[in-house]
Amino acid sequence: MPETARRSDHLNATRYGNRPTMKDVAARAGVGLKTVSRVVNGEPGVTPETERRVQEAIDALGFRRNDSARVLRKGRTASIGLVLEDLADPFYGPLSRAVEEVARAHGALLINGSSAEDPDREQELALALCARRVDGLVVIPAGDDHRYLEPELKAGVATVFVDRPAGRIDADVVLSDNFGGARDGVAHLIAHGHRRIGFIGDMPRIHTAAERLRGYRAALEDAGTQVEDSWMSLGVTDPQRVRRAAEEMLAGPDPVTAIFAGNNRVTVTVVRVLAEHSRPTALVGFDDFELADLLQPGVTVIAQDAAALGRTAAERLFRQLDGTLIAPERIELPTRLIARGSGEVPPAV
Amino acid sequence: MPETARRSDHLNATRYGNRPTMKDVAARAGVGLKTVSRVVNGEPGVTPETERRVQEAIDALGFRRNDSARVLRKGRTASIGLVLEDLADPFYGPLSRAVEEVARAHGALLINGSSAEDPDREQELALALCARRVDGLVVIPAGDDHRYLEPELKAGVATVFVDRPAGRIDADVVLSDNFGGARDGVAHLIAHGHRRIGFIGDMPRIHTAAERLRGYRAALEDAGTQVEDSWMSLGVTDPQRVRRAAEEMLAGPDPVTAIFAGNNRVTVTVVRVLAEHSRPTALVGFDDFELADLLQPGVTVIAQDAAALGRTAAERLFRQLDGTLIAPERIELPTRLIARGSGEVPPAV
DNA sequence: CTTGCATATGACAACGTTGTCCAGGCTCTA
DNA sequence: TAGAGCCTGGACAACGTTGTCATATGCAAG
Repeated sequence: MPETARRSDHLNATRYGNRPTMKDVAARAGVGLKTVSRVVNGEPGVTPETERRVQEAIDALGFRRNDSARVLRKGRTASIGLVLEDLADPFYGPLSRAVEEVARAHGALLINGSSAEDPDREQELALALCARRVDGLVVIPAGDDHRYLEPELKAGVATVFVDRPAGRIDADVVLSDNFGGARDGVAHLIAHGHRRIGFIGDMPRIHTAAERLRGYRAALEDAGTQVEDSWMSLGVTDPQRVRRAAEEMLAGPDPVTAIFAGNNRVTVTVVRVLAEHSRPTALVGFDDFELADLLQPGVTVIAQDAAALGRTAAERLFRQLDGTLIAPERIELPTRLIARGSGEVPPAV
Repeated sequence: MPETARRSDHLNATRYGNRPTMKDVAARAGVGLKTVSRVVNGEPGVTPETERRVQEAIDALGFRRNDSARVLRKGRTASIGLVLEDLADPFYGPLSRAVEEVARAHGALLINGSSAEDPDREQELALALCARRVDGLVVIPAGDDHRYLEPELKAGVATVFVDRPAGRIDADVVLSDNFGGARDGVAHLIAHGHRRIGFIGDMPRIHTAAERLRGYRAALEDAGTQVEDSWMSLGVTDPQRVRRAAEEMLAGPDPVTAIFAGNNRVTVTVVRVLAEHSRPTALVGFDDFELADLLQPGVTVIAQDAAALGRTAAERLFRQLDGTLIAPERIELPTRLIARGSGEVPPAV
C-alpha cells in the first residue's frame, strides 16, 4: 500500500466516524482520484481491469460516495422539502406519501417536518429546508404571510402551496374545491328536505374553513333560506366545545334538523353527540375518514382526494424545476359526495 | 461597488438559480469572507459598525447560508433518516411524528421514505440516506437481512430498528410486546368463556405476525385447549381473503365463537363480516384504530403506543450519537388491552 | 518613541466530490 | 516508421463554507 493511503486514513479519522474517501480508495487501488470517481459514477473510459481493482478497494474499505460533497459540486440536491401541519394527522399521510412517490420517480428524496399549525415554526422549517438547498418546497401553510419566501423563490427554489393558499406572495397553489364541496353537501341536505341546518367549523381566518362556510351559506341562499346566527358555530374545533355547540343547536324550541360538519374532527364528535340523542338528525361532514361506512348509520361525507392534492402539487413542482412551467397558477381539485346514510335522514317532524 | 462583486455575481449565475454566497456578501460589504462568516454565525470579534454593513449586504442580496457546504466542512449533517413501510399508514403517522419531535429537540431535520414493504427498496433508501451522510437512521425493517448496513454502522452511523427486529446484524431494536399482547387478548376471550377462537394474521415470516401467533397459541395452551388448524388463517391480509377466511371459520358444524385479528386491517374486515352475521361472535384485534369505540359494539383491541415506539427509538439514536450508549439492546414496550364490548361478547350456545 | 498586548480582520487551506484539460501509450494507416 | 487519432488515466481547480493562523490597528505603559 502506498504511503499516501495510510496518511489519508489518519487524516480522515475523526470525520464521519472515519469514512474512507475517494482519495483513500484511489490510494489503495493505486489509481488516480478521478478514476475512482469514474468507476463510482459508471462513466466510460476505464479498463475492465482497472475497474475491477477500484471496485475491490471500494468493497474492502466499505466506501460510499458522500452525496453532500457531490451536491455541493453539482448544485442540485435532488431533494425536496415538505412542510405540513402534522405528520400524525391521517389526512396528511396519503398526501405526504403521494409527494414522496413523485419525488422518488424523479430520483429525489423527501425531507419533511410538521409546523404544528404555528406560523413561526412553519417559517423556521421552510427556511431551514432552503438552507439545505432543497430543490423545491411543498408547503401546507400554517400562516398567512409568506413574503419571507420571496428571496428563495427569486433564487430559484421551486415552490408549491397545497391545501391552503399562499399569503401575500405569487405562487403555485393546489387546493380542494372547499366552496363547491360544502355547497354540494348542504344542497344534499336541502334536497332531503332540511332547511334548518347547523354549521360547525374552524375559525374563518383559516382559508379552508372560510370557504366551506361560504359554500354553506351559498347553498342555503340558493334555496331561499335565511341563515340564522344560532345555526353557526365558528372557531370551534376541540371536542368539548364541538359537543357543547352541537347540543345547543339541537336543544331550544326550534332546533336544527341537520348538521354540516366543517372537518374531520368535528364530524367525529358530532357523530358521538347524535348517537346520544333520540331525535334523528342528519349529518354531512367535510372530509372522509376511515370506517365512516361502518358506523350506524354510515356517515355521508364530502371527500377530498388527499393523495391527488399531493401528487398534483409535486408534479407541478418538478415541472417548475424542468422549466416547463412559467406563470404561477391556482388549481382546484373537485370533491366528491359519498352518501352513506347519515345525510339522507329526513327532517324530524 | 468593488469590481470583484460584479464578477462574482456573474460567475455564480447558473448555480442554485443564482444564490449569492458569502463571497458576494463580502464583496458588497467591502469586508473579508471570514468576517461575513463570523457575522452569519454570531461569532465574536466584529465591530457593530462592520456587522451592520454585512447585515445590510445580506439583506440586500437575500443571502442564506448554504448548509450543504457547511455540512461538508463540519462533518455532521444534523439530519436523521427514517425508513418506514408506508407514510400513509395511520400507524406510522404518530410514530413518524414522534421521531420528528425528538429530532427537532436535537436540532436535526428528518428525511423519510417508504419502503412499501419491499426489502430492496428498503435497502436502496437506507443506503441513499447514508450517502447523504445522515447522522443516524431509524429503520422499520421490510427485509430480514440487514448485513448491508454493517459498513455504515462501523463508519459510525447511529442506527435503531423499530417495530420489527433487525436481521443478521447486532443493533438497537425497539419493539412492542407482540407476544404478550396477543396472549393477553386471547386470554381475555378465554376469560369470557371462549375456547374455539380463530386467528387471522399475516405471514409468520413477518416477525410481528409470528410473535402474535405465538401469543395466541400460548394463551390457548395455558387454558389447556388444543389449537385446531382450521382455526388459523396465516398470510391472509387483503380484504377479500380475510373475508373468506372469517366466513369459513364461522361456518361449518363446529364454528369458532370468537376471532382474534392479527392486525389493524384484518380487524376492520372482520368487523364487516361479523356485522353481516346473525350469531354474535366475539372479536379482539391487535392494534387500536380511530373510531373503534364508535362502532356497535365498540371493538376491543390490544393497543400499541406508536408514538412511544418512535420516541424511544429516536432518543436511543441520539444517545448513540452522544456516545452515552455502548452495547446494542432490545427494548420491548408493553401493550394495553382496551375493552370496548366486542371482546366481552359471551360464546353463542 | 518604542514595546507590548488585545482586538478586529483577512488570507488561505481544507472538507469530498466532479468537470476540464492535458499527457502518455496504443493502434491504424500511409 | 512516422503521424494521426483514440483510449485511458491523472493533475488541478472549483463548489461554499469554516478553522487556523497571520497581520494590522489602536492604545497603554515604559
